[in-house]
Amino acid sequence: MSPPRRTRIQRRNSETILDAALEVFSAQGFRGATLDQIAEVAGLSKPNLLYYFPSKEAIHLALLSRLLETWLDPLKAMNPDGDPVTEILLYVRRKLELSRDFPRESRLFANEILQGAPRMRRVIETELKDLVAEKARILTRWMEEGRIARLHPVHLIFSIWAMTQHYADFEMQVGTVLGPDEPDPYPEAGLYLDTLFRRLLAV
Amino acid sequence: MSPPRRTRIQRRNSETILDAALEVFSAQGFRGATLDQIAEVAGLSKPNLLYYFPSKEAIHLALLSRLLETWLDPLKAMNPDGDPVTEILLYVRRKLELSRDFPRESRLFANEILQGAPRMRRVIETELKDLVAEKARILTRWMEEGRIARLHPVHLIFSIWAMTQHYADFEMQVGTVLGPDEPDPYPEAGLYLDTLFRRLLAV
DNA sequence: TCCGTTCCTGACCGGATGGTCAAACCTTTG
DNA sequence: CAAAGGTTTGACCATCCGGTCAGGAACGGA
Repeated sequence: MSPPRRTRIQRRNSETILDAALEVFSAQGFRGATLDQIAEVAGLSKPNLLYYFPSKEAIHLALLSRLLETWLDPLKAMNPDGDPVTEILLYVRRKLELSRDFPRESRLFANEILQGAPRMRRVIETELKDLVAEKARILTRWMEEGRIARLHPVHLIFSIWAMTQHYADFEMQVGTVLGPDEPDPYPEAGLYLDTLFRRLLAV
Repeated sequence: MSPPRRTRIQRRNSETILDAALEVFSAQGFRGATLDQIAEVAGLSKPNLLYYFPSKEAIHLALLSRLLETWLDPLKAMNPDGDPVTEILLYVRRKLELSRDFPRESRLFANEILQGAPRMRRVIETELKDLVAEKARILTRWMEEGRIARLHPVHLIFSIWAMTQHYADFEMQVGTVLGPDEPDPYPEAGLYLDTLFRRLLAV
């Protein structure tokens, strides 16, 4: 999407801007974010932002397009020839790591979907849908072979998404409810989800 | 929170405004929504909105405060003296019905939490936290009595929230991925979640 | 019917916000 | 070192948006 940056300065500043924009967009949503906020976080002036990106929209778009790869990778990595339970648990673990390591990206995505995905419809209707269909077929085959329990494959994927993203998207709620004694919920969440899906998938 | 409406017109218009505001806030977030949009959906003029509510903020607040009750009710209804599995499955079902029947409320809540709950911190830190703590104790007791499987009680609650709210908050994604063949995902989701939690909780 | 109250609106205001631009500044290169 | 090209910014603009206000319309009780 975004053209390759030629000079060192261009690469560095584009990166700085995208990082600052991620910070602000993920916390405030597209309309809630202002160029002034992004500029301040980036430590640059507003006109300078618009020297590197033609508009606020373009910054947002650049973030979304680089996001999708990262987001779909773990599902793509699910190996049809591996051990079903191992593969699925690995997917859950990877997805949870994504929530832990890239919560801002997760919230950016959540914001976008919540608002009807005005800027991602296309990609969701094509890439995401096709990928899920492909992986659902694999899950169905595993079920027919009696290697995991019979379940609705797509809802199975939904439940993985829901539970893993919950820890990033509702971080504030999770943190508050667990209290300050448990500052990092991820180890416990990993154990919990592991147990959950093991029991769910057992034949 | 909002003062009781005296006349018939006041009741009717306040209701119309809150419904329109719910529509717009849940789809656009607080900052993304404009009074003009709300006014148009409500079929009223902008100054008329501000005749009934002192500010945009006040409309949003009125929505949030009426929301919380509805939102906590199902968890409150979990009966300590009932059959554990039945009670938990009932909670899951009620929460899923909430997503199906009040998706806009769900998204309003999601928007709020996503952005760090700037207007709900207090309530989450007190009411919600206390309620979860209380219900977690009940779950723990059930586990110690060997009536359901041993799990982290709070993460169990998180997983219920995550999976049920997913269908409302990510409605667009769910609808797209399932395709137009399956216009109403809720019956299937109900079956899936029922199975999931039965297997998870079985001792 | 008349009158006080409630309800409604067009016109307007001030501040925020996305975006522009000319000019200054800096870096690189011949 | 000087020109060329790349980078940065202060000042500015048009629009949007939350909110105000004076006055008019509709309502309801007597």
